[in-house]
Amino acid sequence: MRISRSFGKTLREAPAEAETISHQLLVRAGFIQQLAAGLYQFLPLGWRSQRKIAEIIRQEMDAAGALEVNMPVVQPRELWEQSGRADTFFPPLATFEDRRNRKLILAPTHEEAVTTMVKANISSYRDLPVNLYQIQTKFRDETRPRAGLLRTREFMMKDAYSFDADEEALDLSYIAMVEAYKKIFARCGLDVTMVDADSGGIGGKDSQEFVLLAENGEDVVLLCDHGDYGANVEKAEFVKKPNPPEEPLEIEEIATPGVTTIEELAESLGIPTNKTAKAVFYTVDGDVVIVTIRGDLDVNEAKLRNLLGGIEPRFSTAEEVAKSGLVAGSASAVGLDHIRSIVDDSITLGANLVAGANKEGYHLKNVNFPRDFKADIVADIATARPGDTCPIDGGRLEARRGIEVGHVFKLGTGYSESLDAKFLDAQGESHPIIMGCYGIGVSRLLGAIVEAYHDERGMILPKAIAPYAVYLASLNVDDDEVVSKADQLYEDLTAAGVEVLYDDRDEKPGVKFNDADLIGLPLRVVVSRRGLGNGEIELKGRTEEKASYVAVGDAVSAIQDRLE
RNA sequence: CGGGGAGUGGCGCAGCCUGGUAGCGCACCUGCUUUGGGAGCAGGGGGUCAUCGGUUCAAAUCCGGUCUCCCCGACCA
Repeated sequence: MRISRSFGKTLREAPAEAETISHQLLVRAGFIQQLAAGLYQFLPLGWRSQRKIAEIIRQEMDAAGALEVNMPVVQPRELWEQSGRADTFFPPLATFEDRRNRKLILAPTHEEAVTTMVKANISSYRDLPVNLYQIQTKFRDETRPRAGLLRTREFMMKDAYSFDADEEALDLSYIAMVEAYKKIFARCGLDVTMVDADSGGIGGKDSQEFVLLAENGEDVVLLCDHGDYGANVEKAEFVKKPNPPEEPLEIEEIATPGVTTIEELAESLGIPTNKTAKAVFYTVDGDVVIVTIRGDLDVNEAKLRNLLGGIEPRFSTAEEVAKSGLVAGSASAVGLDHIRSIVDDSITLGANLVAGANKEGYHLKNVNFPRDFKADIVADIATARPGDTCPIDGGRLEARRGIEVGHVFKLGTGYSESLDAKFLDAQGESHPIIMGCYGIGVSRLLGAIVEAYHDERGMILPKAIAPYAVYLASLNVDDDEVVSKADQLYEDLTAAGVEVLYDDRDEKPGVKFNDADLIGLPLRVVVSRRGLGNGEIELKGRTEEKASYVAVGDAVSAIQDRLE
């Protein structure tokens, strides 16, 4: 493509609203343009890059045995009422009415639609397994779209759904997708980290996330420094350090006027925080629940939610706390038999803790579990932190920020049950189909790539997803020889199947070099009067400091070699 | 939804405090010169100053409402 005939131009300065580096660079390079908050238009360069990503995904999904389909973005709201998600999905479904006053929604995801598609076409175990995918627009009315393509309201997603007859088959489908994802990201030229993930309110036993590590990422992941464990902070497990063993002592009330936090308590008594028990109140389905955890740890709400069967807990309000007879700042589960109690297993790793006395200004020494209070559930509900011990090999966990570019999880039978998608097994018995789902944020991926791969001059695009492979610049367009040689090279490269963005504008060299760096194609090729004087063409990789030179006659093959 | 910031040619900004009919840089058009890291000179085109209302002889500027965008938080495939 000749730049003189293309559409979209580069900007010296980014719009003031673009703060994230990928957002700035994508706008400045003329890849995308904002239409409204969280809504972007793709210009030719950006769309070309997007299509390349989609094509890689398509090839690998096909190779993994998945079949491409297409489902509507506009769907009857009724379908979502059947699955039970019409009112619970967050962010709320974008709903509107058609001319016959039927309620329609813009689909934020496609489990309902695909399950309906499968239901009509699958009736026997002989029809399974099946894996269907699409590359499709989604709409989610996000509370706060941000950071350019990293969190938009309308976005492009590849979503795949597997359907199996039993758990073992689901495991195979899942593994096939994980392997396909690894290939996809590798082919895109990306170093993507796979971590254990929270499966969310949907449930299901396994879930993993594919994260591109980047400073601006929204996700926090914990990685073992030995490289054998990684997990989203919502999911991460760790080895809790036990307190030194002690004989349980008699419980004892002590006055602690004005002390309401764990830090104050530990300081005033001269003890470490792991010798205290922290009580936190959550409201779940309208009831207050008391959660007890060792003072040196924090509650992980995602783990708590999973423990509660997917119900989202929230901090109780001051009124709710007071109404339950709890004393904020001096509370504990001791003596509170009427309130549901959840205990983190860290409480079992020490004796003689200091806990609230449920009386303002007083705490209790030598509190021991289960001697002094009950638990309805004991489980791991603690948040892992950097420096904690890896659950696999005792290594040290380190925190990194990243951008979630893919997510796979085992759904189970939730949708096939609510939407009645069943199959008959060999014995003629009916079962709900077992599902998995597998997403890749296609438009987000472009933003994530730029976020992770850029320098002060512009983007550094991996070859596989760059809109063109070569930035060909002619430097002295008043020189007929330069123009004819550059034109010829452009023709020859194009004929040889090399994708070339040809900067044939009448611009100063500096303008062309700067645009080349900004757009960040892998290889820059320069035809100039000076070079031709030596019978040479100049080649420079985007990340190379110095250019190299090849004879004019060898240019095409040399460029092809460089792109290998 | 809570907190903060901002809306002035395509982009970046000044002007607002102290009202007097809009300016700078980039980009764009014409001409000449220039040509290896965002050229120079000369001439030129383009703005309902987000919007609605109020105050005033007069509003980009003062007052009020509304809308939009960005950031932090909450939330989040």
